[in-house]
Amino acid sequence: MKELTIQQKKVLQCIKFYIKKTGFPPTRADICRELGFKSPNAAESHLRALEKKGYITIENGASRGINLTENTAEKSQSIPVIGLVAAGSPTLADENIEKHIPYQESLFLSDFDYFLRVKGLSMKDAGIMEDDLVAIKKTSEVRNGDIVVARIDDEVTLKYFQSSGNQIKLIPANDDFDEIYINKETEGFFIEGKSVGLIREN
Amino acid sequence: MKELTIQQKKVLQCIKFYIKKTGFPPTRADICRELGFKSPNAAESHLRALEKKGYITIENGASRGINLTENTAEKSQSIPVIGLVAAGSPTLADENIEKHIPYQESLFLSDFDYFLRVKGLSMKDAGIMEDDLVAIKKTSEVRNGDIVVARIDDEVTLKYFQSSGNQIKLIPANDDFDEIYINKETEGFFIEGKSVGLIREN
DNA sequence: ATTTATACTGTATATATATTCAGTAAAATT
DNA sequence: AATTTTACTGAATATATATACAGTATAAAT
Repeated sequence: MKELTIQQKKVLQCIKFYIKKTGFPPTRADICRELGFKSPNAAESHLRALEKKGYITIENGASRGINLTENTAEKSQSIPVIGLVAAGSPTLADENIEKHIPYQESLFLSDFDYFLRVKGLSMKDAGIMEDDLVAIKKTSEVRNGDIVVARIDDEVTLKYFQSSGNQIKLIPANDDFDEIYINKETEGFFIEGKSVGLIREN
Repeated sequence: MKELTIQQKKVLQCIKFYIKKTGFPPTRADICRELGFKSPNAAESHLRALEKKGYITIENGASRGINLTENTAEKSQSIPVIGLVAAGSPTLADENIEKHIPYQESLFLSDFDYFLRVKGLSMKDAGIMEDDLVAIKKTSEVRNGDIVVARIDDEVTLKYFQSSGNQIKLIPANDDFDEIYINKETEGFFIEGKSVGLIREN
C-alpha cells in the first residue's frame, strides 16, 4: 500500500476518530471543522487521494459515504501474530506476520505489542504448549523469573530469565532441554521482550 | 428496555445490516428502499419510536445521524468469567460470575459461552495452569480426548474425557491426581461443556 | 524542463436528506 | 368510549452535503 503524507494521515485519523466518536463517517465540512480547513475542497481532495491510495472507498453521491478499507480498519485495532521460526527474529515486518487478531482492551493485565506463535515444547512445564499464542510486550527491562523472548544471533527462544551479575541464565521449563548460559555483553544477544499473557485457540 | 414491535425490530435489523454492509448508517430513503416503504415518513416515525424506546439515538439535522445505543450495538457483548468452585456448578447465575470480558469474534476457532477460572493443577501437563481462563462451549456432545467440564453432584472438574460403552473415564493431566471412573447413567453426573480455548492473563 | 502530486482558499450548485404537515386506518391502551 | 400507539401514503421544503470549477503555490517525480 502506498505511503501517506502527513496531512493525509491526519485526515485518515480524523475519519477514524469521527466514526469512533459519532458512529458514522464525517462530511467534508466536518473534516474541515476538525482540522481547521476553510474550504470543503481541501477535505475533498484529501479524500480522493486516500481513495486513490486504497485506504478508503467513497460511495459517490451518498452523504457520509466514506468507508475504511479492510486493511485500514483492521490495522488500527488489531494485534499481529508472529511466527517463532528457529532462525530469524520476530520483527513486525510484513513477511513475518501470520495474521491479525482483533484488538481488545484489557484482554491481559498488561498491554502488549504482538503475539508469538510457539514452536516446540521447551516451556511445557510453564503451561506453554506448541502453537500457543504468547502475548509479548516489547521491552528490555525484565526481571528474574520473567518469561522472555531472547535472541542469540538469529536464534529466537522463549525461556525463563535469571541474571546474577554479568551472567545470564535462560532456563527452559522442560527437563529434556538444557539451560543456556550467556554473558550480558555477548555480541548478538538481545532481550526482545517478555511474556504478559497467553492464548490457546483450541 | 421497552419491547419492540415486529416492524420496529425489522427497522432496527435493517439499520444494523446497512451499517455492517456499507460502513455508515442508512438514510430514511435507504430504509424505505430496503423494507418497501413508499414514504420517508414511514422510516422517520419508526426511527423516532426506536429513539423513544432507547434503542438508537438520532443526531438532529445531520444526515445518516443514526447511532446504535450501547445495548443495541453488538460490539458491546461480553463473555462472563465463572469461578470453578469445588462445590457448586458453573452456571450463568450472577453470584458465580467473576467479571465480564468484552466479546470478540474469532478469538478462538470455535464459538464459546463462558470462561472458567481454573483452580488447582490437575490439568498441568495439558498446559492448563492455576488461574487460567478456559473458554467453555456449553454442549454435551463431546468426543474422546476432549477436555470437558464434568459435574458429579456438586463437584465440578476439568478433565480429559474418555468413554467406552457405558463406562466413562475422566483423566487428569497430572500424575499426582487419580482418574475418575463413572457410569453414564450415574445420577448427578453431567457434562457441562468442553474446552475450546484458553487465556492466561499474565 | 515539464508534468504530476500535494495542499490549500473561495464560490457555486445540483441533489441528497431530514423533517414537517396533512391524511387514512387499524390495533392497543386507558 | 376516548385516547394513544402503530403503521403507513403523499407532498412539500429548508438545509445538509457532495462535488465541480477557478485559482494560487510548493514539492516531488519523470
